[in-house]
Amino acid sequence: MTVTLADVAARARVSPATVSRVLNGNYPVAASTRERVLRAVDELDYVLNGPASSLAAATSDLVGILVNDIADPFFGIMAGAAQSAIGEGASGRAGGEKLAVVCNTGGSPERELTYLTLLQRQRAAAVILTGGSLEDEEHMAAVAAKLTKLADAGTRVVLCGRPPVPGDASVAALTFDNRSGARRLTEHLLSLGHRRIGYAAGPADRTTTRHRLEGHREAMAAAGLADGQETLTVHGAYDRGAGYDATLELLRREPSLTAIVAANDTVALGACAALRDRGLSIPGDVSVAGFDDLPFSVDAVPALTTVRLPLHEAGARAGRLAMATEEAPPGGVTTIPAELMVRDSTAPPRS
Amino acid sequence: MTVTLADVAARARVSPATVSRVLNGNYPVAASTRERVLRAVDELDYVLNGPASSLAAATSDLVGILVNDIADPFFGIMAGAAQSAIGEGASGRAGGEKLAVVCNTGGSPERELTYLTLLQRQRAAAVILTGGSLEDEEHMAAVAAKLTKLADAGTRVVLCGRPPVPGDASVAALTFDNRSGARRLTEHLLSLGHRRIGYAAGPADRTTTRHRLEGHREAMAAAGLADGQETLTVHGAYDRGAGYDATLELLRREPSLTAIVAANDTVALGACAALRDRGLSIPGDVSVAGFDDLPFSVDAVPALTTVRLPLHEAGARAGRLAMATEEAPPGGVTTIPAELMVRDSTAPPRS
DNA sequence: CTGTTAGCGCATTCAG
DNA sequence: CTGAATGCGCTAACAG
Repeated sequence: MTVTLADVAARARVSPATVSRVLNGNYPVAASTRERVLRAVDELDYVLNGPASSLAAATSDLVGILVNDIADPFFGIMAGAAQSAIGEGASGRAGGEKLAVVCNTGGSPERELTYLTLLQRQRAAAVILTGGSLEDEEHMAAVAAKLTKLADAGTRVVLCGRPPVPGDASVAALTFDNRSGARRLTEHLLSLGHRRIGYAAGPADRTTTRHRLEGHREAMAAAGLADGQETLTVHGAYDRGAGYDATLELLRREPSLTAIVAANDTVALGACAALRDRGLSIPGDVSVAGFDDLPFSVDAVPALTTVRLPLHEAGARAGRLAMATEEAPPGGVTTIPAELMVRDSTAPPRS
Repeated sequence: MTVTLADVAARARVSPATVSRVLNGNYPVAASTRERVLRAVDELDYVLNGPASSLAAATSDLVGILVNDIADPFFGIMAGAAQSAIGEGASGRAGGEKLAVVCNTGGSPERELTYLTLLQRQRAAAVILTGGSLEDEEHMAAVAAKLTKLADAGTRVVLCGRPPVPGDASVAALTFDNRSGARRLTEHLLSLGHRRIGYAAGPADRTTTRHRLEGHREAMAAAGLADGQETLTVHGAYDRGAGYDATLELLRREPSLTAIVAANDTVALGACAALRDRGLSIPGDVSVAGFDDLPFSVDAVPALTTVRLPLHEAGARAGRLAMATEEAPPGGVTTIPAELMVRDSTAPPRS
C-alpha cells in the first residue's frame, strides 16, 4: 500500500541504509548508486515518512513561529521574514529543508502554552516567539520554564520583539527599544508645543504596552507634566476599534486635548477616524502619532507620524538565529533601535 | 535523560499500554488508575514524543494552512479564522489537540510544492490552501497531482478562495465569486456615468487576477466599452507600490481617466496615493475602487468603495471542513458570494 | 563507499 | 479493565 524506504532499496538493489544516505545527503555515496536510488524513488513516487525519520534521528525539521495576531501585519512581516530566512537556510540542497510554520496564539496565554507543548512534543528544531508577552506572573513563569525545558532538550529558542527571559542566556532575544522610541515620539510632540496629550494604550497587561507607555510618561515627566497621566490614558486592544473608542473617551475626559499618541499605527488609524467623525481636523485641531510604521502608515491621510521598527530585519535575524546561521551575542540579548518618523499627522497645536 | 512512556508506567506501577490509553483517552481506564498515571506524568514532567506516536498510530495532528503572503491581512484573516476553528474543534479535552500551522509560500510555486511535500512527509491530518493559484499549466498539474495523492493518503484537503481542482471531488473547495463581484463593482462605476475606467490588475498569471479582470471586462463589454481594454489595464503585484505605479502609468496612457479599479484594497491605497501626489482629488477628479474590504478600507480617506469578501467566515469554514466538523456539499464546491460596498471613493465623474 | 544490526518511543493487537 | 508482545519506518553505529 504505502511505499517505504525498503521498497526503494529493493528496487534500486541497494540496502535501506544507502537509500537513507542519499536521501539525507550527509554521507558519501557513489554517484552511480545515487542515480539508481533517485530513479527508484521517482519511479515508486516515494515520500519519506517524517515521523519515522524524526523518531530514529531524534530530531525534527519543524520550526515554530508564535505570533499574537496573524491578521496583524506587524506579526505577518516578522513571521514572513523569519520564514524566508529559514527557507533560504536550506541552501539549495534538499535534506536541510526545515518546515517553518507559524502558530497564531491570538494573544491567549493558554494557546501560547498549548502551542509550546505541541512543538515540544514534535521535538521542534527551533521556536521563535514574536511580539510582547502577557505580564502575568504565573504565565511568565510557566513560559519561562517551558522555554528553558525546550532549550535544554536542544531546540533553539529565539525571542523576537519580546523581552528576554531573565537569567536564561540559552534563549536568544531580539528586543525592540519600545521605551526610548516612545519617549522620542512624545518629545517630538512636546517640542512642537503640545501639553495636553492623550494616550490610547494597548492592553494593560502586555510588555509592549507598558514599555511604550513608560517611554511616553518619561518624556511627559521630564517636561514637568507627570500629573494627571492616568486620566489621559485609555487602554484597549491593538486594533482599529479600540483606537476609535479610546479617542472618544479621551476627548470626553479632556476636550482641550491637542494631541493623541496611539499604541500602534492601527490604533492611530482608529483614532483618526474618531477625530474626523467628531469634525476635528488632523493635525489642525489634534495631532496624532502611531508606532511601528507599518506599510499603510505612509499612505494614511495625513501621512502618519510614527516610530519605525525594522520588523523585516528583526524577523530575518530571528530566523537566522533559529537556524544557527547567525550567532547570538554574549548574553543573548540584542536591542533593536526604533526610529522616529515625522510626517504630516503632527504639527504645532493651534495657538 | 529524556523521560519516556515506560518511565511513567514504572512510576505509576502500570503497563506502558495503560499509560498510552489514559493519555489518548479513547479507551476505558479505571478512574483510580488514571489518577495514578496522571500524577506520574506530572511528577516526571513527561511530554509525549510526537514522532513516535505518529509513527505508531500512522497519523499526525498537524494541519497545514498555506498562504501566499502572510504579511497581507487578506491571508492573515482567513488563516487566523481557520486556525481558531481548528483549535476549538479540540473541544475541551486534550488528545484532540491539532497543531494548526500556517506556511507562507510567498506566492512562489516551488515553495508551495515544497510545503506540500513537507506536509505529506509529516502525514498531515489536513491541508488548507488559501488564495488564488498560479495559472501555470505545469504547476497546476503538479499541485493537483499532489493534492490527489494527499487526499488518497487520508489527509483532508480544503481549498479556500481558490478554484476547485477539476475532477477531484475529494478536495473540498470554497471559492470566492470574484468574477461577479468585480462585475457588479464596475457596473456601479458605469451607472455613475464613468466611461474611461483604468484597471490596476494583480499579477497576470493568477486565478484571482484573471477572474476579477474578467468580471470587470464583462461589465465594460455589456456597456459597449470592450475596445481598448488592453490599454486601460496595467498588471502588477498585489501591493501598495504596484497600485501607485500602475496609476501613474494609466494616467500617462489615458489622461482623461475618471475612475480606477484596483485589484484589491491594498493596491487601491497605492492608487490613491499616486492620485494625491498628482494633485488629483478622490472622487472629485478620479474615483477609486478596491476589492476585499479589508479592515483598513473603511478608514481610508475617502472611505474606499470595494467588494466585501467574508474572509473570516470562509476561513472558519475551511477550518471546520479540515476538521471534518462540517460536511462538504456534494461535488465539494461551495461558492462564496461577494458583496458590493459603496462608500466615498466613488462618485459621478466631473461633467 | 556499502551492507547489517539494532533500536528510537509509542499504539495496538491479543490474551487474560 | 489491564498486561505482554509486536512492529510502525527509519537512522546510526559498526563492520566490512
